[in-house]
Amino acid sequence: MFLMEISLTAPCCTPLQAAPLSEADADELAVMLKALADPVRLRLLSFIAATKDGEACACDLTEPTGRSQATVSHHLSQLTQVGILEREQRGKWAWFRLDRDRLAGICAAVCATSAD
Amino acid sequence: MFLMEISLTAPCCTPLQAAPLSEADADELAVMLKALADPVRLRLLSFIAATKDGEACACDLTEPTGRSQATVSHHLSQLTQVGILEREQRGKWAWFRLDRDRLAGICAAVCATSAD
DNA sequence: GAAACATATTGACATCTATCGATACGTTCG
DNA sequence: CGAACGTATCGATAGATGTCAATATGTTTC
Repeated sequence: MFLMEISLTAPCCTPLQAAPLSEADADELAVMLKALADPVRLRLLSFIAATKDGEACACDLTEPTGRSQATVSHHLSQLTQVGILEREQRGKWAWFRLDRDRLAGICAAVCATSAD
Repeated sequence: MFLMEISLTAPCCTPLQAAPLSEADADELAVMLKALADPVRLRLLSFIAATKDGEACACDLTEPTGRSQATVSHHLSQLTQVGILEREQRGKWAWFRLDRDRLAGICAAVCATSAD
């Protein structure tokens, strides 16, 4: 056991363990988790997180995943759409960084109990 | 911001944000997240978590989800297979309860950073 | 404006997944 | 043992998803 600081300033979803989820809340949380639930997308997030400045250019993300440029672009788009990644255009390059608050919000929705 | 206690005694997966995930680690974590990433399964977990004793009989889980008995059984089986639910047979009834440590382990894998 | 380059979109395809009806399995109780 | 009942499995099907080659879009530079 240890103490871990989690930002809940912007919880993305209704907590799973606080009370029975409505269908709408369950749909919303499932969309977030679906975006996370793919090995290639997890590795993309991991690669970006491990970066010196916490951001990475799309041009550097194709090779490490071993997928085509089209596939990587598709995955980055999915993560961006649900707000887990933030996209910034710099010249002809697309840069991505994690929204850690959004990630923490998803975790909080899964783990937070009614005791909180 | 607030402080939240999380058990990491049994981390289920390699942390996403600590270092670049290997393909195997990404596959493993994706399996866990895929199990979570479905509205019906989230509602099942939520329903069980909201229960007085933290457990529920399969017989009480069909109606609230609006799915067939076969479908609910399939979802419960998936959650049990990855260790998010624990199954116990009592007479002819099957009882389920959350493994909160397992859930916390998944959250930790998603949110824990290299700073931890 | 044209060429070069980075990224996104399209179209196609194979695979996976949620779902259900039907049926099999396992337990309890006459 | 046999009937009743709860749960799991099977077979089938519709829809979602990951993938890539090809092409389109958008930006920079000459």
